[in-house]
Amino acid sequence: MIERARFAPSPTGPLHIGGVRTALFNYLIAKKSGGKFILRIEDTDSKRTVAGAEDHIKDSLKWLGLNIDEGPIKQSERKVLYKKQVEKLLRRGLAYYAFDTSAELERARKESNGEFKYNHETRRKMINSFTVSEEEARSRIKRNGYVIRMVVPEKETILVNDEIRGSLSFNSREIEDKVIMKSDGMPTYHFANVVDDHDMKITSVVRGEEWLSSLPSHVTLYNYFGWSPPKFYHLPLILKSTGQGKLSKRDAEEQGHPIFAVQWEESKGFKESGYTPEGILNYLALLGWKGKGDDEKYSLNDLVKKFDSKDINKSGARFDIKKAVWINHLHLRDFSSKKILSLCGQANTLLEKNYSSDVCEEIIDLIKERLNTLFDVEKEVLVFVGQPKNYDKEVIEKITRNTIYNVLNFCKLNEELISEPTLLKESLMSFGSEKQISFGNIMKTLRLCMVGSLSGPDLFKIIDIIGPEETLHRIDSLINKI
RNA sequence: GGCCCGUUCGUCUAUCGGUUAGGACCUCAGGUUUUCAUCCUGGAAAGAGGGGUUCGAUUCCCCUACGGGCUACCA
Repeated sequence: MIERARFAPSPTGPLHIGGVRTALFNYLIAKKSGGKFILRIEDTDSKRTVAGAEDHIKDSLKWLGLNIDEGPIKQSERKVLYKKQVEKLLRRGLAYYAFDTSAELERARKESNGEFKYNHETRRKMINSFTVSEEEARSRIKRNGYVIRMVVPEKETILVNDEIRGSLSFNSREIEDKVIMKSDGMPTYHFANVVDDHDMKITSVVRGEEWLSSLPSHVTLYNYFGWSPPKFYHLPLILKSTGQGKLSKRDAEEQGHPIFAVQWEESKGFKESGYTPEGILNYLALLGWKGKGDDEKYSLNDLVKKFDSKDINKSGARFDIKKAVWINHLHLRDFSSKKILSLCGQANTLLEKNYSSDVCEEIIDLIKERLNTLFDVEKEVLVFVGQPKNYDKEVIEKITRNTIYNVLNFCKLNEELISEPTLLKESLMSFGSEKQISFGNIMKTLRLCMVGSLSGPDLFKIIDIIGPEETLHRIDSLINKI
């Protein structure tokens, strides 16, 4: 079956990682079947619409490579459609006008200790087109102070199906006569959602688990219209890494990791924090889905191929930034050097100033396996573009100044060796045994001299790349400093 | 409170009645490496509790506990 799946966020704020995963799963279900991935903006609440949120959503999807095939379709531009459909329900007595003010509703809730439900029992006691005269209803409608509610059947078991959890049943007495049209003439989520999904010929509705409890209302609406409902997938929520509840911006900040795909206001996104779309998407897919076998590294294309909605998990999963970093590392490691260079403007500029493009790529090859995020590129590249800014004092003390001096001096005196790293290595070994200096200390000295600390890629490769002149320069610098 | 969903190592998960309960992240110990990282080997680490059903339950059913969601003229 060729699927049409939509990602339908509401532009009430930036797109966070939970939304990204919903988008991803929609994308996968659509693409797996060779179908369409559609974006719909659910902006039925003008009060809550946030400027820039829609762009943030689009920018995020673009960066992630979750390209939309249709849309965005905006609900705020489809009032005519909703009006037409609600009138059908009104005519058939499946929806009705309700005139209760919010104060009255609030009182009803308070008096019943929060138990109040607007349903087949209470609707007879409220102010609506069932309880007021036709004339009064007409005049109230004229004055515009009304909402439209859907009629929920009295005593029925409403059976719904969720592709992830199977068949679920609800007693209709538990379900409210939900407002489907607000007094401002806009539909509520529940109504617009059903009407649009049908109108847009959506075959799979993939959304967060928070919508599971309103599924019976939606299914009732489908039944009223005589439309066959799409398949529903209610994805488990992404939980905070420690403690209780779902992942929020605050938790992310506390744990020191991003929560948005791309930057929103002051808050840096995964993009700005050195993560790759491949890594993020891969990690998110794993948070709630598991492929056959032990594979954990997937590109978007791999996911499209391997994804099977039957393997979506039921329970919420904690967000684990360490694993996300690990997955990101897996992808970075396999990127081509060209790609890494193109992703790291700053590092690229630094390298280009000093080296030919071939050597630039060689350098990236050398550091590739050391990368967790793209930020690391800049850090690792520094060794090749300038001498150490400072030297690890502890290391100096450990090796002793005397040894350092001896080793460096030997190199200086044999400077012709520096252009031949393999020869340099050999003569340093014999020099070491002659002077009773361990080869370990010799290497530490040289590394300290070239890098400033005891880390980094292969020393002789560094020397080879930066060349004899720079090497000597660094030797002199350290000699002067101790 | 009510309704709905869920529950396997610290975390993400595999297991479709019979397994030494597997993998990955994390962590620890070794090894490789001139160092760090990578890589390799190994260790520690789990079926929420109680009842059933069954020759046999992590797996099926029930109860409890715990976690999550919903309970707006918000989505």
